[in-house]
Amino acid sequence: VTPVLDRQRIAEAALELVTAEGSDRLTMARLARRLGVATSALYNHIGGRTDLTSLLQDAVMGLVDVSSFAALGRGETSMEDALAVWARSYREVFSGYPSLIPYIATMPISGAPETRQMYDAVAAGLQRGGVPSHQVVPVIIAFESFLFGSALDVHAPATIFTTPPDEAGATHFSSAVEAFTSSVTAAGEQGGGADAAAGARNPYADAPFALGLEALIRATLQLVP
Amino acid sequence: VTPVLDRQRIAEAALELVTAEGSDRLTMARLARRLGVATSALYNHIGGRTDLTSLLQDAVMGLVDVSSFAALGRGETSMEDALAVWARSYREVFSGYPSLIPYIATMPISGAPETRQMYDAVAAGLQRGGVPSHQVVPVIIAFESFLFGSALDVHAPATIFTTPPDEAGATHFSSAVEAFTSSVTAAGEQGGGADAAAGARNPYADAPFALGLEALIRATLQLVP
DNA sequence: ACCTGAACACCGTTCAAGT
DNA sequence: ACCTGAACACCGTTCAAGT
Repeated sequence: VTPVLDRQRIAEAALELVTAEGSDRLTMARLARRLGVATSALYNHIGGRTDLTSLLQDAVMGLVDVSSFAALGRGETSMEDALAVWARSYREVFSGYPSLIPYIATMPISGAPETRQMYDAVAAGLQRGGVPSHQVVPVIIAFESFLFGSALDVHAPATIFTTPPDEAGATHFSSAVEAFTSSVTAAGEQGGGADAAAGARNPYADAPFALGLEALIRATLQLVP
Repeated sequence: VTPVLDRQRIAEAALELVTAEGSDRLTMARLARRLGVATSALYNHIGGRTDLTSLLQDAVMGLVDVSSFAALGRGETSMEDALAVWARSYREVFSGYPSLIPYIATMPISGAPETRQMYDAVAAGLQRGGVPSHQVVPVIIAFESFLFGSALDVHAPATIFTTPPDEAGATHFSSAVEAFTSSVTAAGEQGGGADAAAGARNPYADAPFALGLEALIRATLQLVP
């Protein structure tokens, strides 16, 4: 008689399920089972799969660390450091939910409080840093585009680069791959310790991310007069 | 008696279907119908949906314009211009196939001749431009990450920004949005002509793309000693 | 108001049966 | 070798029926 279902509980269960079993196993039936309820009961509270995705998206966005911009507001850090902390957290969070990314990049902000809150924190930080107001949104979108792609790249298999070199017609790329991978393993070995390597995380994703992030931060700094 | 099906024909039909009806309507059943064949017949030539996606991905990658790197090889253009032409083409092509992007970013290159060919052209160009060999792959991946995200952003609805301002707690972002959108429409109007506006293309995606592309190109140029 | 259970139109994939 | 047709285990969504 007392209702057990509401949007809040559904969003929580969806986040749990997708965290535990992976983003592609989020299904109406599985979600309902986890909530101990019939599948059709979900439709009393959410509009459908799209609505569920947008609910989940906002929940995930709430995990992104924007505290560095508050610190910037208090004069405790620089804009470049604030951007770097935020961007790394953003990539880290969404690399855990790759299948959400196409939806996020294409979904309106209205009705997503956590998302709106994040954008506001970043916008405040850029404004305080001296970025001209008409450039604030383009900077955010440019960062986001890069961060989405980088989050996807975290899940790229390392075997992308360990292809057999006997395939013809890719001599320049092959030699570039070899130069890159050997530089990565060299840098990795210098720690000397045993390899933890829990998840199947692509070890070749970090250098490209650092390079692109640096590029975007420098460009942003050059926008302030 | 003469077989009508092979991987080549299937790839062509998939590209046609996805171009005509959108990337999310690519389905085994629909593809089979278009080929005038039973659904199960497809499994004689392709391994399944994943295999089909990788076939399609390579076909789409073949549409990307890498001719600028050949021109660079002939000394007819600069590395920055070659990168810009390639990047714009890349975004343009994949903005037509947004649902492919998560797969592309996460799929091995081996067995994808067009893809391998594109990487080789870009790698050759970067090497010729003087980028240190161990940096070539990171540069390519950083560009790609940004290009994937930018291609997704092209399909973001313009209504992302036209949200009602009565929602509380986003004052910085709201004012930034207003400054940006008014600067875009001002720049757009100065052409004066009638608006062609065929597809539902997001008009606010171009400025962020230009900004990020410029940032990445400058960073790449700074890598050459 | 909220939930159940049955139904519908779809998925991808497998497999015996034909030729 | 290659295709058909039926079958299977799933999707998301709708809707009458219950309480």
